[in-house]
Amino acid sequence: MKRLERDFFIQDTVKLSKELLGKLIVRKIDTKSLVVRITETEAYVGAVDKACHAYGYKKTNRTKTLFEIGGTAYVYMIYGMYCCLNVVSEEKGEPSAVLIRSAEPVCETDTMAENRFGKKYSFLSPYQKKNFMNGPGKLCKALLIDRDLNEIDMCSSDILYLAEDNKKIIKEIKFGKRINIDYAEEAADFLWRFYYD
DNA sequence: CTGCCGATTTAC
DNA sequence: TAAATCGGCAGA
Repeated sequence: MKRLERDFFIQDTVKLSKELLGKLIVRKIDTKSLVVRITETEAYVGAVDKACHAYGYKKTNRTKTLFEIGGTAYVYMIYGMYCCLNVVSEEKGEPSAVLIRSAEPVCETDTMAENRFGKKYSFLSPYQKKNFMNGPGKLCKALLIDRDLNEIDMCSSDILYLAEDNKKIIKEIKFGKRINIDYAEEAADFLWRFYYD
């Protein structure tokens, strides 16, 4: 499994959002490697995007991670109870990132099911399987990703990184408006959400 | 220090 | 359709 290197992340954020589709997230816990395939992403660009936490280069204790070099993990808590995983993009000083909105399990599926529902995958209801990792909060819960992993460098970390998937072929990338950012005025209409079936 | 609000999920 | 739940942020 070939790890994604620095130069892959130092590029235009919207372009990176599309290229991250089909890539693998590797999360090592103890001796286990949880692996999932990215199926949905969203781009957030601080320079021009009112939906981005670092809009207008706003730098606070939370958003400082977005200013890091591409390949850094940006993990933040939302609604007081869920975490979201982002991949920081572009050069250091340019606050932008790609939100990982959903994924599909590749291996260690039982471990992820335990993390989410406290039972093995085969015991889940059809509804639970269908909606297993189709949301940023669900994804983080299944992979045990919390704010302790914020600011980790995924180009050098052994517990959280991204990798190539040579088998996966995506026929068609679909796109649309980003989810739950109605407050972001004109940016709410940016077509910066990408996914495939 | 106070008060509001959110890149969500789940249950009713 | 609404509750859960709390850190981040702005304004006083």
